[in-house]
Amino acid sequence: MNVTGHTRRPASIRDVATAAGVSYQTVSRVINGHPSVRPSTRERVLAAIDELGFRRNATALALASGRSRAVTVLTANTTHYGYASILQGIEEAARAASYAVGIGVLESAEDTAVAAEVQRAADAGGGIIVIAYDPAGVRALGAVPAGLPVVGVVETPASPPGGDRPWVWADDREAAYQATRHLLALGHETVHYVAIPSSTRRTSARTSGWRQALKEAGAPEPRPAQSSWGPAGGHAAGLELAKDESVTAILCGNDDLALGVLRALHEAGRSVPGEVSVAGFDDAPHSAFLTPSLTTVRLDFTGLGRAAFALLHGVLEESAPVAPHPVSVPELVVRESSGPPPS
Amino acid sequence: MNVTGHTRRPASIRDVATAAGVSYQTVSRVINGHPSVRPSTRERVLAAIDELGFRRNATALALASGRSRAVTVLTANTTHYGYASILQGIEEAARAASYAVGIGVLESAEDTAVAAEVQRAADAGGGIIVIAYDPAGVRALGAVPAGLPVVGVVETPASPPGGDRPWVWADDREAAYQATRHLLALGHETVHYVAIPSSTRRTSARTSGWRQALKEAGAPEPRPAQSSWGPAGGHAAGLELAKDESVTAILCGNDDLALGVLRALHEAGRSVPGEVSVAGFDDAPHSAFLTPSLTTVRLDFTGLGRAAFALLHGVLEESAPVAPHPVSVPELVVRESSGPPPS
DNA sequence: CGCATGAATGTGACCGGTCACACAAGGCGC
DNA sequence: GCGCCTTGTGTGACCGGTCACATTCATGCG
Repeated sequence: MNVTGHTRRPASIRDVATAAGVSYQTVSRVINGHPSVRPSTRERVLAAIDELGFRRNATALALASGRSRAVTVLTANTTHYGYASILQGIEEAARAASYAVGIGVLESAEDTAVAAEVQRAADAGGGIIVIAYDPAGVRALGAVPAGLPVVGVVETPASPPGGDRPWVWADDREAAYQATRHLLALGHETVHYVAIPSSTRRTSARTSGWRQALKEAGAPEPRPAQSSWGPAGGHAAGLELAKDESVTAILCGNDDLALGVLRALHEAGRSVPGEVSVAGFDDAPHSAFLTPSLTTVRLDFTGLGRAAFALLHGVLEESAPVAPHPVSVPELVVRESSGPPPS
Repeated sequence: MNVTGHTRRPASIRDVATAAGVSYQTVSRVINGHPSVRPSTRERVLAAIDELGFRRNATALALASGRSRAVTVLTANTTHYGYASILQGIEEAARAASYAVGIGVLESAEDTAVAAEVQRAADAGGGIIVIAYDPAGVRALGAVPAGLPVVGVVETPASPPGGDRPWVWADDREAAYQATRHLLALGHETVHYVAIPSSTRRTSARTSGWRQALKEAGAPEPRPAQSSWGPAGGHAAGLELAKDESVTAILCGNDDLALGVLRALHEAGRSVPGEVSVAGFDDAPHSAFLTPSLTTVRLDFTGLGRAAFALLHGVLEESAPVAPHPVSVPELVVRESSGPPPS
């Protein structure tokens, strides 16, 4: 252990080499586990490393070797539950693999701003993971220069993506399908949908899962209400829907939206689930404790983050385990906010 | 612009130098804005930079200069609203200053695990910001080796900290004081408190603000209920408190806790705010949309994050603006969950 | 008019690692 | 006993920047 408290320049491999009476290259061999080093030599070097408190300089390593053992996560937001959970999953897997995790927030979806952020991420050196659930993220994913190692966390693709696109996703189309079927099975004539902003111009995966379930059941398909990400958007959409007496079931693009809808229905004097059933999406931690508690579909965001990192890891390193996506399937969680329609 | 699509090795300053017909040092001068470069020369260099699509290699810069323009944020969690908002504030300020933001999650509060994370952060090179609201964070803050540039985001210190400790905080003691006074002013005999895990063995700042308000009002001081961070903890604490008929006002250490308490009171058949008033802490985005909507104290977490970065920036660079903490004061937000006690 | 001064530019070393290769010593086959 | 391969170790160049210093040339001043 280094007991000389002085904050001097940290020891380099040459310092260690001098202390151990070998060349710097031998030290390099020891710290990299190279086989042809005599055990006694290795011993001396390890002792010197310990004594000097040597730690390999990550910057120099990155410069010399080209490998930087770092990931930068690009995301439009860090506070939304889903995004934050994905980030946490990525960090967890990265930590296990001794990778550093950087973060870049896409504050605006404007092209030049997005391009600047992508550049910054590229400058950082390592791999890039883009959370592409929203326009900013999708744009960022598209703006990453070819050749850079990048993985996208995306919505369920409309069709199984060609080739081996470096994408991961939770099956949110299936999740929307399940939730919609649940509501229909309760006897509702149809299910209205309050949508999160779609990531592309085309229909989002969640929307299409909902649509598919309606179609299969022969239920009429109301126009989805385009909303925002937060409860305020859900509240606004909910006030609109509350005016329509025929609305008895509402599926929301996420739990925050559902919260806003619940509040709007409450303000409009419509009881849940007595008059209107509501279901959310994501199973955020607070959803179980709302009154009424929220029926929702649990998505494994943390696992999704881990899968994203694993995929990137495989791209960056030959030796990395190339596991298939171990993202668990969505799970419908039925709580108090859904029930049969009023008779 | 670089239009040759080939993904070859990016241009270095020597490539630019050759293209512009100058030495690499001159290129270095141009990109660093050194004054003594002839305008015509500067022009040629800039043209070459543009043509080759040159970008300064951050890794090499860090290695050669020692300055890495990077911050690592150590936090116990990325999904809780307060933590995530602080992170977002840090990132925002860091981005404005062209700093990279890294993140390390303190998954366990165990000493060796914390020490390992701190080491990783130190290895990253730049400054460190520790979110020290919980035992893991506090331990991490203490484990940072002397001499490293570090800023702690802490609870309000018990006494104005000696010297110029590199700490920032929102005035959460004042916030708790305000919330408690609000409840007392409504006529409640006393206010019960459901506490977040205290960051130290001693009493947390929020607890002491609450206690101070009670003392000033001459109200009896019930034993605070020690809880966790999430709604589940609040729920458990709330079920206990609901058994006690004399409880008419409950202050919660954060909004998630308050949510759990609201649910517990609902389950116990006690109306809010008719029989019991509840107040939270933080003003999370969903709190305004709960039913009943939650009275809470808004804390400027984003500003706190920005302040933390500004302070660190000042430590790392002479030239950085050394602004005083611009963290806004806590603001009481009165909503539906608080009212006069039952008569 | 000569020399000190400063602007504009170039050269070599260095940051702390890795990589490619050279080289010495020991074991083995022929 | 000679050559050859293997094992263990050292040397020099390099990654892409910065820094300290040297050099050149024009200018100002005594």
